[in-house]
Amino acid sequence: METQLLSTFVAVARRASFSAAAAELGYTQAAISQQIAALESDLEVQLLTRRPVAPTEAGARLLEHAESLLLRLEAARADVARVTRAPAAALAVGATPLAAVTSGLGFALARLRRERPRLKVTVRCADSRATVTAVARGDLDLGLVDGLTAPGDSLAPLAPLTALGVAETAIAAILPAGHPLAGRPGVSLASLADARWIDAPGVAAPLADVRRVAGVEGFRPAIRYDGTDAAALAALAAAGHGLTLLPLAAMPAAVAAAGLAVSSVPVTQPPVVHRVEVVGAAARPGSPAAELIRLLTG
Amino acid sequence: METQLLSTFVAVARRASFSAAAAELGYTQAAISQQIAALESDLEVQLLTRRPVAPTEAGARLLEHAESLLLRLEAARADVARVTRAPAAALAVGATPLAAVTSGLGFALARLRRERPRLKVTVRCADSRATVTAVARGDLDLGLVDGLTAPGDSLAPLAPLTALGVAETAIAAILPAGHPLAGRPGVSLASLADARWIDAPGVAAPLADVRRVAGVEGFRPAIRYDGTDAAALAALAAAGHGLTLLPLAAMPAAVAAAGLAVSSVPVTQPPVVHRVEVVGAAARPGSPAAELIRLLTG
DNA sequence: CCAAGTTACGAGTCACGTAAGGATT
DNA sequence: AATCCTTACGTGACTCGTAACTTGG
Repeated sequence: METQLLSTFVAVARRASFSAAAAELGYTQAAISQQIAALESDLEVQLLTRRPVAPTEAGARLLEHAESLLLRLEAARADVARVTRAPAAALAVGATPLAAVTSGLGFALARLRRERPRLKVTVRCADSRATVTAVARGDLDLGLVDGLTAPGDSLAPLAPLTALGVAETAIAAILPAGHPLAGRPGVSLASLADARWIDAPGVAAPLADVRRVAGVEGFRPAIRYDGTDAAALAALAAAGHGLTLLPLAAMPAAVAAAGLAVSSVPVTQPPVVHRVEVVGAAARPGSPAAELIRLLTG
Repeated sequence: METQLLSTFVAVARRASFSAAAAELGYTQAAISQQIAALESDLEVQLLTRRPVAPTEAGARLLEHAESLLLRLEAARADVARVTRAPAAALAVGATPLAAVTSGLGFALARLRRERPRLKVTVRCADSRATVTAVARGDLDLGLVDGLTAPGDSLAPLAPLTALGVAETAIAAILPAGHPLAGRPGVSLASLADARWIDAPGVAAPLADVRRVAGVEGFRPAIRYDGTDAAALAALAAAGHGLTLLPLAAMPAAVAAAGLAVSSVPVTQPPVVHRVEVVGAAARPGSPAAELIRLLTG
């Protein structure tokens, strides 16, 4: 099981296509086909169905491991590289859009720059996967990622990286102002399973995650929003294109931008929160990264 | 960075020899040399010093990642294999010698067999590394491993496997009956750094671990004991060959077997305990493995 | 001077690309 | 018919083993 094969397996599974993966990785389709065949013959199981291309039961198991394995491989390379490279007097932070808002990153960075005026700080906004990958590669010193969990539960643990909880806030369903549910004190997630939903993986939690925490099927996307802007998402919800979930802490800004035509109803069942975690490689005490972690969590 | 290369790197680092690793892996020395050279040129760092063969700073970093990476690779293979293979109505448990004694494994297994008389149980005794590897490979359903930590701390976390604390007991230094320290109510670990020690990696904690928890150098081996029997180790200590550390819970049996010619003094500084953890892949609720975990921890 | 790792070189294998073949929509 | 994956086959690169070379204790 060479890492090369695992890497193309992940690419194929993610794109659900041999040819798309080939284009992505710079191989021909035939090469991809051969690599998957080699992997399947090594493990003596079919890993992917063809037409449509989707992981089998065994493939799903492997995929879980492979993603974390490849992440750790990146981390190993970065860790080794850190030995030779001198520690830069700069701090690179990544964050998902909602994590940046609800973690108080802005305030923490302001205080950090007051304490260390000469420190160069760069912030990069991206989705959770890209942020974690960048941290693992060493491109970022720290990343703030978010997701939906039960209160107190951590997000899916990330093998080589340390993760610390930064904030947990209640979530709310965003509705048009005239919606029947508007004004209710709370709502159960399961009761919204059959509503029309906005699929907004760049901002809100992926609908698959919503299904997982709700424990029921449903939450079918009626429309997809590919941006990273919570206000734009709220505007779509206000216009009645579908529902979405946002942390209450992110609401004021989004509501204001949408012209107050929306209403938010806290989700009360099951107990679910929007959680933000800071992930990073082991940071030396006193380093800018360690300092920022202290400011974020303390 | 292919897994093949990482695997030979780990073998070379562990044996501290290219030729020994070659013999172990069934290659020629030249091939090993080429593989290490390829890895070093890929990462653009020297990973090993030659004569003597030892990890450099960068190599040590890579080694940490590589061992856990290869373990996880085994786990991935086992996980995929589990999908096809029908779940066996048997339970395979591994344990280190001291873990088996101090965890109450015998009692837990007795109760389990009373609850499920038809269940086939096999127990395998080996060192921590072998036990963890076997669990990762799926050869064992559960493993009991032990080590020295601060109270409440877990042992070094193992990426893909879940670990749960089972028992923590105080440790004691084992001395000949007439030793000046015999009869003292307690002793600090650091004060024993310059004594003669028995290196017994098959039973007691490796001396490197003792150094780590004591926080000082020393603890040089005067004699090596390669067996896995605590009583034999206690007998060596009684005969004055050197000191060793054993959990207090394992003492009665060992002392009785050695004919009472030994004395044990609890280690009081720093706060250190002998901790036993049960490790396993995710077990379905109601499975024999889950049941045994409940009996061990509950 | 011997043990142990490196380098050179030839041979076999392996993985890729091209191209043709089949299956599914 | 078009798309997409698979199979066949030739070529090039890679990796291994043999053997000569080098270096350090």
